[in-house]
Amino acid sequence: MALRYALLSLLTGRPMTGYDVAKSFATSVGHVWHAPDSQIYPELRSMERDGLLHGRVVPWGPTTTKTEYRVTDAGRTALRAWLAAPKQPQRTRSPMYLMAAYLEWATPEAARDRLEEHIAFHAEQLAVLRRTRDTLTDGSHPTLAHRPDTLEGPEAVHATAFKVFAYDGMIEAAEQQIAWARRGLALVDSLTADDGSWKARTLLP
Amino acid sequence: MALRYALLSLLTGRPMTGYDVAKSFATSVGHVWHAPDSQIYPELRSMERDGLLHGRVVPWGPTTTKTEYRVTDAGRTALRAWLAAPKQPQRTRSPMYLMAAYLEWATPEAARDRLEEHIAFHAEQLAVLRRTRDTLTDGSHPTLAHRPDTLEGPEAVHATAFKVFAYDGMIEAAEQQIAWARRGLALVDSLTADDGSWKARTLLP
DNA sequence: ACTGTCATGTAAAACGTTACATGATTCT
DNA sequence: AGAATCATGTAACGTTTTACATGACAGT
Repeated sequence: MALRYALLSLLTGRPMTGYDVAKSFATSVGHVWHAPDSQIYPELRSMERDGLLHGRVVPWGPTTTKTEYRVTDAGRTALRAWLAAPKQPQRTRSPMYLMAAYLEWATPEAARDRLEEHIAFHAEQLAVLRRTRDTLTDGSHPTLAHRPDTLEGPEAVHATAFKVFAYDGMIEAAEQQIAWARRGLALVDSLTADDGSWKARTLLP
Repeated sequence: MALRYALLSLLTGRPMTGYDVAKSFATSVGHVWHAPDSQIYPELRSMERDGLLHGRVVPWGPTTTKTEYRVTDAGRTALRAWLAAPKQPQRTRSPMYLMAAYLEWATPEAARDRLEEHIAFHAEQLAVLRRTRDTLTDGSHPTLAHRPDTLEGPEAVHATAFKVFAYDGMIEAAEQQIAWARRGLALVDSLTADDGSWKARTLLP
């Protein structure tokens, strides 16, 4: 369901072919709602069937065509309705917290590996998010920069402000995850320092 | 996949019937990995088929029976293997960040509603998490308190330490979400204060 | 001619949600 | 006798993942 609104949001910027959508998805909305290409093409079609998009067939090369999708009025209405509707919040479902809560079953080495993995992932995320956040504020963001309708005036200010807001939230969340996992490493150290009981336990059946 | 390990983790504490599992799930592992009862019963069966659990049929009342599941050695091995295996991290998929990034399409009122909803949800989560965290440290947690094998010694210390660690992470994350959403409310206020352009825009087709 | 980009998916499986469904037992 | 708890699911549907699959066009 949310994928649909992610695509709608992206296409409000400018009309695009499925390929364009799939590509720019990865460097924009994809940061908040991941989806592989194989999900995007079928969803665009289904959105066209539902009248949210209008697909115009454009010749591409001598023999082939491509489809350029544009958001319809119904599409814009649907996006607004989605934003106006109360959301039932998503319940937690985090493999990392699950692991963390039962790390006493892992060997100290495995526990450290999982925590370091977590740190590495979020550190990389953080780099991407910070870079993207900067392209938003300096106006060089590839997707936002192609929105002729919203480059000037309050619309542009608002659109950018909310994107920066969203990225800031994700950046903070990533920083928090890293800080938390570091404390986890310290905890593992403190539990292995004093005695060999942990290691010994993990060798039992 | 993770549901399986959530159940395994829970059942390492003590053998339980499906009903017991479903009930204590909600107040323990369910905080990190949500699952409805209707998913739990079938999964327990499938885990028994795979040899991770052993189900013992116990008479219950004069005519009926119940099944008590106990983790097998293979189950404990599977749990350890899961904790030792590298995890490919889950990509972001957050309706809230998606909405936040495109809030310029909502009316200011809708934007405020979504943000307040977010705050309310995480505030409630926070209360539950803090309460549960406290029952862990004072030893009154209903599920942990029933683990005869691990009530004393380093096992108990380790098991509790990691659970507290996991809850602390979730508590911080919830606090961060609330602080972030509050900044969002301030942003909405600042963007509506100066001119009427936002409101006007949302009335267009 | 070759390489990289553009273009577009399908098929099967796994996972998760929602709604529905039933009956025994124990406690008051 | 009635209420709350214990016990256990199924069926249908929707979403997401994974793996596979193909070919035209544009630039060097």
